[in-house]
Amino acid sequence: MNFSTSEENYIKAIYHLQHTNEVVSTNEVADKLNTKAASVTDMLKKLKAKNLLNYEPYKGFTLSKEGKKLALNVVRKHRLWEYFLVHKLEFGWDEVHDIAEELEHISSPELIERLDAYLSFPRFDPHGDPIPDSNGKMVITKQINLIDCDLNKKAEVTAVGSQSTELLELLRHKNIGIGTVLQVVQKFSFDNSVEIKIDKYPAFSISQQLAQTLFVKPI
Amino acid sequence: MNFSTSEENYIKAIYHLQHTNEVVSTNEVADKLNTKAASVTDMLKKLKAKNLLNYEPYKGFTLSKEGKKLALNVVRKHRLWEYFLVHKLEFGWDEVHDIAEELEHISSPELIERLDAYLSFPRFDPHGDPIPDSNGKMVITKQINLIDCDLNKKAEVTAVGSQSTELLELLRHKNIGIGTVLQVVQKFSFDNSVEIKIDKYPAFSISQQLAQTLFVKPI
DNA sequence: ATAATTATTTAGATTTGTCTAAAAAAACAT
DNA sequence: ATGTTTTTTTAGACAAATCTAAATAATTAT
Repeated sequence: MNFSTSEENYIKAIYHLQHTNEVVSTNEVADKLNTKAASVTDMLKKLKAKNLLNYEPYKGFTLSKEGKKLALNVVRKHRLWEYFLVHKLEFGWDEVHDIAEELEHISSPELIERLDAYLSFPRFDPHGDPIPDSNGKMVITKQINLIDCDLNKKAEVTAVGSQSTELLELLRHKNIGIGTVLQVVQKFSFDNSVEIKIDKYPAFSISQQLAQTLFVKPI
Repeated sequence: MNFSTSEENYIKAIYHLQHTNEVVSTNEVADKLNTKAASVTDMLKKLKAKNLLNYEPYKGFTLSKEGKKLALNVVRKHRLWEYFLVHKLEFGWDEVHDIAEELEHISSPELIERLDAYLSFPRFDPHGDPIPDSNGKMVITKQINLIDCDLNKKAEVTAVGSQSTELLELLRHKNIGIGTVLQVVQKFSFDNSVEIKIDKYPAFSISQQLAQTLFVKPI
């Protein structure tokens, strides 16, 4: 089976939304794809007809086994291309998302297998997200949100919760990247901000919003 | 200005057809793109409206300056990706055309500049065709058709006239590639076949059709 | 030069993916 | 439990790119 760019984008959006909620709603998808609920409904019918979706009108929907497979393949392609762009073409990690959005729809499976080999089978993309292998399997890191981190325990940044230019710009400014080792030295309940310390630098505080998009692994 | 994949494909097809003829016709384009003349006419109007084409109904058409610029950019992307696929991902030169047909429509100019640098600014693609630089300039080789080659003069294969799998398969079988040095030892007027000799191997003959798709540079 | 053939364009339809506006279903709030 | 709000779906329209069939222009052949 062959799928359009649009179909792949819907499947991918639903895949990501399912990570947070169990069942996905029409409006959530419309928001995510900057489209209208009516357009989503139209597409849901098509995806259901192609057996990519478990969908009953008004009841929400989830990916079928087929749909999950397709989603993982698109995610795999996206993340491999991001890896290529950052590690071979020397793009900044904050510049690659949109380009990878286009590259992920190139259809040749052989291309992706060779790209994977060329990159030496990377397991994580530049944002710390795991790259599914050709069977859709990927490393599950027991990462936790920075906001849930124990005080004074050292932890390594393993992933960021968004690829937005705004976030990545802020992280660059604060010298935080994948692999950065830090520790939470204080939490302020007033605004849920978090004071962190990196290595020998003076401690500084980050907002709740930022802390929530950072994932770390205690070390 | 931003152009659709379809528009780019029409512009590219017209560009290639203009190489042979001066003015291009509706049917030629329809043939090349495996579409119908009526569809071509529709697109011609759109391309003219976008100032990519000099076109008057029933009079044939040529690319405008703008159109030529776009065509060269698409050709540049196509050939750079082919180079990447062959020299980095180790595809055979007969396997890359279709994949490059998809990759050439990825829009990021920054991506192409970086890819070009990553590949060390190659001047020829794996089929011997010159790669336009970012200003649309490319090397013009004074290559001639094998069929017009002088007898017994050594010549180097510099390009092939088509990317079809069938042709490349045949060339692989006959051990002919870009850079192969050969000499024409005899021409037969009966069927216009050509007897050629490569290095120490015994001479063998190739059909008119094949000879016409091979371009060489006398050395 | 005029008839036949070929090439091109027009007219009208189709598919895909989208939209707005209206209707219907579900959720919620008192 | 009934009315209000929110969510979702339906109905109908539109743009892009294609098609078939018919009409028109250009070319060719006698």
